[in-house]
Amino acid sequence: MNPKATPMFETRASGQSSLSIVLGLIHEHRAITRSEICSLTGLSRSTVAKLVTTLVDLGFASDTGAEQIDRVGRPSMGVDASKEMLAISVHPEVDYLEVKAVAFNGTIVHSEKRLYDEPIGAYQAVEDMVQVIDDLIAELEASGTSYRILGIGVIVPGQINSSTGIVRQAPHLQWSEFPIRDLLTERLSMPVFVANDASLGCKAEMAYGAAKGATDVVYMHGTSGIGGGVFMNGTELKGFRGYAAELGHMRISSGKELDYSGIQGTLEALVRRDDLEAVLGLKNVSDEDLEIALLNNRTPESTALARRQLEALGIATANLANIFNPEVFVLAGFLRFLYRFDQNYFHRVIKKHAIPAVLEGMQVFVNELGTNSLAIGASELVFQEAIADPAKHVKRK
Amino acid sequence: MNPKATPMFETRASGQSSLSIVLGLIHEHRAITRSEICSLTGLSRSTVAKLVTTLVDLGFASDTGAEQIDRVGRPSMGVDASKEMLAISVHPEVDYLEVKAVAFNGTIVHSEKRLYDEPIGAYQAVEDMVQVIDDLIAELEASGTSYRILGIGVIVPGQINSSTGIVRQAPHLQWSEFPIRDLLTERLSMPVFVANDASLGCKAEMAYGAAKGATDVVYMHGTSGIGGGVFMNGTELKGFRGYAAELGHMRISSGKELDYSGIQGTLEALVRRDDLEAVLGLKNVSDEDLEIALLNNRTPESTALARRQLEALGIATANLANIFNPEVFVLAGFLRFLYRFDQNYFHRVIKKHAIPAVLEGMQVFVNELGTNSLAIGASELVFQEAIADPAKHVKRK
DNA sequence: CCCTTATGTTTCCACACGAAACAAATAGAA
DNA sequence: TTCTATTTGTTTCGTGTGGAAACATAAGGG
Repeated sequence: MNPKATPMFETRASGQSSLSIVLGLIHEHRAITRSEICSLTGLSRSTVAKLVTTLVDLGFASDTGAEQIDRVGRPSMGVDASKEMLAISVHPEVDYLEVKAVAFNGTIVHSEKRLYDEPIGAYQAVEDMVQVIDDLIAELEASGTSYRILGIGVIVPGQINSSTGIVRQAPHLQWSEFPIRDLLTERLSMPVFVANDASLGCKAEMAYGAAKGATDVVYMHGTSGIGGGVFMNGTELKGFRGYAAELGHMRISSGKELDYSGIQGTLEALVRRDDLEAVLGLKNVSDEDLEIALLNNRTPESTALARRQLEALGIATANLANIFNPEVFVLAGFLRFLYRFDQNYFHRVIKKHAIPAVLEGMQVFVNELGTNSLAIGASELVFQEAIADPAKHVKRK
Repeated sequence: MNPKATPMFETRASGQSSLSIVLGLIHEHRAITRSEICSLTGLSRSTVAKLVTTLVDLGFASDTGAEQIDRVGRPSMGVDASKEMLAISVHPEVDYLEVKAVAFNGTIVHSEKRLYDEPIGAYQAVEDMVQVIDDLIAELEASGTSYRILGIGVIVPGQINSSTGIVRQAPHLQWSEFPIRDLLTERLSMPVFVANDASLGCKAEMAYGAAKGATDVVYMHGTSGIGGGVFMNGTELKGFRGYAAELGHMRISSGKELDYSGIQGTLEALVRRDDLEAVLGLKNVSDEDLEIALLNNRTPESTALARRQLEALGIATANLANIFNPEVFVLAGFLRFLYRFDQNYFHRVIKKHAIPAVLEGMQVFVNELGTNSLAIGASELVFQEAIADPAKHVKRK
């Protein structure tokens, strides 16, 4: 029909090239031998040799000597993921801005936190990000180490349209309709990726944490509200415009409690961190302190509240189990210790509300990754892009 | 590590081969010209020529003469999808068994329905399927036409583990833990695929019906219970064991109404076809008759009930919108006319319970495909497999 | 010091796809 | 009619990706 129609498919490098697959393995394992690559990918030794050579030339990996192992046969040569290729994670929050530099081999090579007394506007936040990153670059230059920054990953506590890079709504930051990706790209002239915090937490837990190896994962993160991340069959659930996985707004009760968006009977309206604080006589405490208080000072009131919240969380989990049939369910943030408060009760609630088939083999875990979880998720955003097309990126700085 | 580990990736024909892509286009368009294939895929004319030739050799397509069009330039040659490559759909229901033969170009070349007075056991159903299919093959042989059966697609009203081909639970048929795929494969020595009815309805509506062209679709089908199908980013949501998208069991109310699985406050417990029949003084009527009665004989009681059901359906839809952010929402079965009873009210309920962002651009449709919808979905199961690896299938009978 | 085993290395080959040149088939203009 | 511009089919040749096979190398064990 239309002679100049845009092709619907990628045909040239159809699907993942072998180069991408091998680079992905190197990134995932941090250190791996050539022969492991052969057996994991099914590629021939000759092909692996060529691919590894080009990846070393591109600077993504470095050849190491032969591995020392007690086995018959010629020892296989090792390959290490580069510690000079970097991704920078940027995390604006209500009272701080955190910037970290993550190497391709997963190590955190730099970390910086700027605290704020009062909420900062979106444009000012961008200014601060640029300044912190420029300082970081200057520092790297000065240190004399060879490095290359592949891109920026921004962690936003709110709804993101990941394809346009616009922050739709970040209630706690009080940002809305803010085109953060384009602004940062322009100021920094680097690839910038933006994603929701829960989505990145889920990505990190799947890569290196509680959900390692799983492909079908539902993740719920309780901070003030409840955010969610869902990966099905290894790929993220994004939906039409990228707003999928708003799990906190799921309605599970006909009650009249309102959540932060003014919607009735939702999970977020029934499971509230500040209610837990209140029943324990606390206010604005850290997760660590709240956890200790909740688990150690059990009063009849706190137990009743925690039970009510656990029931709501259990119903939501059962719903999500019916809908997604996940392999792993990860609870993070304050849901982590709400779950630990009485996990047997939680499992009983799930069993009551889910159809038995979907619970077979389903596992519930709390998050394993600590403070660097989001930064690692954000770095994955950058690295996965580089892995998808390794040749696009230049040799080195 | 393990020297004989199975490769994690397909490297040889990594991703979709161009042959698959072209074959998919031919199947989707039924008739297409070589030059359209070029512009849709971005492949070169020389490559397309080669690919089409091999597909014609394999019997999937046939060359037609030049197209008659009023345009400058040499007219492009047409390619037709084969009408001799067949998929057979098999649909066991409570009171009938329906078998259809669908050609690769989408035409229904054969259709047969066997009625039952009383529910038939699972093993007897398999016997009947085999018999009907054997008769069909005999008939095809006798008619002297050249044909080739690529496989069988079984439509099951219940939970399926699509990877093992076991019917987990089909409450209306009263089947459970029934390995229908293996039994049929053994008896018929053909590839057999099994899927849930709602999933197939969704697949068909996406390919040729209300959701054509959409990639993020949620489909709800109301028969006695409520079944669901979800496609995100063009691929079906299956979950870990294949039981995902059990949308009817989503809990949306704290009420005590029980659904068919004995779970409280679920969508299926609140939106019931038999309640609609009862309020209209009907029993066991067809969808057509129930639709006419509901829409034309509006009484205060029927209006109140329909409103209550529409509210529940609207809340469920809003939940699903928050979770999936779909592009298209398709309502089928009795939900189709429940929606039509008062679609403005339905949309008001959705607006009340969903966050605004996810409703942007979301469209609600009723199913467009009629009686052949499930058969076409089942044929897609077979055809997509053949499209993924065209070379695996022999030339012809 | 062989033998076995597992790996790296090199050479050559198969396959998929594209670019370019040429041939063929149309509409419209001269 | 004849010529030109345009679009598509066809053929030839080149390129890039990956594999098979033969050979070289580095271990452990008798």
